[in-house]
Amino acid sequence: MAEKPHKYLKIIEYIKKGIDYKGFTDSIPSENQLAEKFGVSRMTARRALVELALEGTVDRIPGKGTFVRKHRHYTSGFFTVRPFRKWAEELNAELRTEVLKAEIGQPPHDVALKLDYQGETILLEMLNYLDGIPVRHSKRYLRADYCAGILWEDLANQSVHEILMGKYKLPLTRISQTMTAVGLPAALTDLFQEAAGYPVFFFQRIAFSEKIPINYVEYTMRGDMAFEDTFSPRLYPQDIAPVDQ
Amino acid sequence: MAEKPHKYLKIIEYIKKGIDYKGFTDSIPSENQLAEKFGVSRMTARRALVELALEGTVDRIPGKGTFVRKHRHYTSGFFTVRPFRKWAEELNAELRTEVLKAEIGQPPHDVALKLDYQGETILLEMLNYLDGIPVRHSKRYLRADYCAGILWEDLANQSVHEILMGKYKLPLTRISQTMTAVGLPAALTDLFQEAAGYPVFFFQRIAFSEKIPINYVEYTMRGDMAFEDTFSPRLYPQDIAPVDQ
DNA sequence: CAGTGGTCTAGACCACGTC
DNA sequence: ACGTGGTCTAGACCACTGC
Repeated sequence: MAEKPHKYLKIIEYIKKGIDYKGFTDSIPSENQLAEKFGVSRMTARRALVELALEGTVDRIPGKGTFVRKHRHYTSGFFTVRPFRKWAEELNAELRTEVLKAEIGQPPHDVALKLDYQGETILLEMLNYLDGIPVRHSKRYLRADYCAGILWEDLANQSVHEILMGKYKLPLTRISQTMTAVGLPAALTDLFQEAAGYPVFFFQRIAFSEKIPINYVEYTMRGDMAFEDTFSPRLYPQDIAPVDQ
Repeated sequence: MAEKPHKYLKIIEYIKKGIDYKGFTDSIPSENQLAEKFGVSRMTARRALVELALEGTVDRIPGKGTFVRKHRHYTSGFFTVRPFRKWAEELNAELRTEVLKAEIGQPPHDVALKLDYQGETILLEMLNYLDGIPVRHSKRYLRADYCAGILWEDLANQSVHEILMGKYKLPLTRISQTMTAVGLPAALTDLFQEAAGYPVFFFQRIAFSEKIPINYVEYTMRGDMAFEDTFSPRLYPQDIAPVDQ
């Protein structure tokens, strides 16, 4: 009846306990040290460390070593935010995008702060419909010095993300965002055709390209548009990857 | 001047093009076939397929093969849902948990359906406070045949998750959940001390242990509790792919 | 320079699904 | 019986950071 758990799992378990019980507070044994300690090949020890890095438990730095992440992500779940177009496809819904504003000018103070930038910005305001129902409103500020030409693009039929990636070679390397639930503000009641106070999601997102904040967006989205996700806390064999392209 | 990109990246590129140009519409060459075609070892071909599976581009099924995913996960972001206790720690807030109900009985019909189970369930109703403010209400049904003893545990000071994992050896292997934004229902106005209609998050979550659904929870959480996340859309310890050109 | 992680090889055994 | 993916071995070379 002897269990025969995989060796790399035993190593992962060992390291996690070492972290929890403060055995390792910063550095973690190297691949070679683990391989010797557990009597396994280096590839197997490596596998354990790679999985821990994928989980976010650990950081690996070539030439230096493997280190405990201070801000562990004890994720007990997550919700993915997909590009609107892909979402519409999954729901088999007809997507329409209306461009309400597309202009250049000085951004409000708070936006300038968030972008850490004093110059002019492109303001894009749009409304997305699914099957004729207004579902998401977005108000977006883009650094004009990077992509002013976006004003001449066909904004109704391509995502801003795609345009930035494709024509302006601005890959989004980091995203920082918050989400709250709020009541629909009075300014948007006409667009959504709902009463003020109707429950909606409110997102604020800053997107970075190579550490430079390029894009600040505020999304307001109907609260009855459910986010659904299924995932397994085991990562290697399958599932999930916060990747875009 | 010869470029020397990694071999597994070439294989990934090959497969992605095969998918885009409809060369592969369903099945993808096996590890052995790829290894031979590219003149690499099986481990290298495998690496390519594993990464594609991690990305969500492909599904791998032991004993069968590797297949193109129809439902590609074009993630443009995500929000993690952390255990409440960890969240409180990050916010440096004092956590208090009040147990409102802890009893055994027949579950409502819709819950029995979601758990795919006809027997008795444990009903746990709790309210979590952060710094004295009621922030999250939970109503949870657990299969009594797996963990009836949980009624005698100290529910106010341990998470249900921890108890299931620790004492009942029920690791949660999968989670399926939805999130919406709704107005606070009248039944909860007293607990939250807010008017009906106050914007809140509403979560419905089913947690599985080894493919058996054992836990159904409904969370209602104040909408002003922001979810924050920062992430970089690159996954495997290897940076940006030198996109086409 | 020795140590680290990143890639790669050419074998091996296993559990599983298909025929 | 055969092919598939999952795990594992005992070597190897490289690029990088530290001293």
